[in-house]
Amino acid sequence: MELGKTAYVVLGMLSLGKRTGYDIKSLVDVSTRFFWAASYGQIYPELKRLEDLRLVKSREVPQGGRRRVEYALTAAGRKALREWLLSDADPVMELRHAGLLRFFLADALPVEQRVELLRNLRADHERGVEAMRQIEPGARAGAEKHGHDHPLLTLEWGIAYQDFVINWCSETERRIIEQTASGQRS
Amino acid sequence: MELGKTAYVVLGMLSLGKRTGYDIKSLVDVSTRFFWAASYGQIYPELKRLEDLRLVKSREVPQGGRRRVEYALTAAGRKALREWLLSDADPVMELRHAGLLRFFLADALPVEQRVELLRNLRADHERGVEAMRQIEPGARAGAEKHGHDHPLLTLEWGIAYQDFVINWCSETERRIIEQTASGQRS
DNA sequence: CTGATCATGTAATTCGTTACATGATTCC
DNA sequence: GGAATCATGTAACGAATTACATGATCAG
Repeated sequence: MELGKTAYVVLGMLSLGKRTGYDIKSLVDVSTRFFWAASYGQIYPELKRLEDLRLVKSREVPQGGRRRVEYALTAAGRKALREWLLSDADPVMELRHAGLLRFFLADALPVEQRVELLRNLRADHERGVEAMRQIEPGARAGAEKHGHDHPLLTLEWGIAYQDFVINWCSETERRIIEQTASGQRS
Repeated sequence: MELGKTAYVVLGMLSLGKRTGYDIKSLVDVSTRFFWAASYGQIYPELKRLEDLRLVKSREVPQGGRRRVEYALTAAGRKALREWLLSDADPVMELRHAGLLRFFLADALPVEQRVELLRNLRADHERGVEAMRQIEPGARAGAEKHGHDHPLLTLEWGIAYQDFVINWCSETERRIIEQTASGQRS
């Protein structure tokens, strides 16, 4: 793979019918953000790089006096996307979770505070699932109108993931409290 | 927060009794790696920075003719770690998952290939859970010998997470196939 | 008319990985 | 003797965020 993942995010969003850098960023923020983020600082330069590679082509389509650049996939771009989808390139699955890192290191704290950490962790994920549920109707509409099932399926993955962590927190809190009650540790 | 997360990884590993940069890296690789990685390129410079801040102190303890530097937390270091554990600093919970990104963008592919993507995804996580299960005995021993329960608890989180994804893949594969059988899409 | 949204971009900085360089010790 | 492991670091590079800068349009 010579193209970065961000390139495929951009290519992919264009394949879903998005047109401007702004559009792409907006869609990323309510979809792939949960498992692959991208900022303007990546998207705009990436669009130019992809155009140099002839994987996309741009067209200036001002809206009134406002500058506006629409992008579209070229045949080569569509091919590059398809090939990446089918390739078995490195399975990047990084998780960066400060809450878990905290919990990992929390042995030094007294039980009450360790339990508090778990409650905070659960609260974070409850906020997370709430945010995703708000997006859900939009994704469902997209699935029904344009036949794009996968954005909805991955959103459901996200919701199920948050639920998993929420349940794990509750469960673990219970275990820690029980263990303490039976007189094991501070 | 003025210290990066990596600083707390280092501080935390020292609090668990690790001593050299090499030790820290080895432990990271079988523990926090799954939700917070760190490389030599971060660890060694970080140790020096932390010493400048007087959060750790170093001592040269050669082993034979081999150079070796042991680090230990200072009182200030212990305090900084404890404060961070209890702070409600930004809840970083990023996920970077190339497999999910692929799946998100896979609407353009025919069903068989979309199902293949899911199978690959499941295989990745099966490898992941396998790697974690190999580490489990060590973590369990650490819990029993040193009273460090949290490394084991977070490892169990990891295993449960992998299982969650594996089950989701199976479930989703079934749904996609059923939907196709009932004649919805290609 | 004002605030939200649409729209495009750059520069500085931070963060992190990878590759390299070096060498001793330990286990088989 | 040779491979694996212990051990310490740096340099170059790449990836990504944040802040900044600018300005038009649209909805109320």
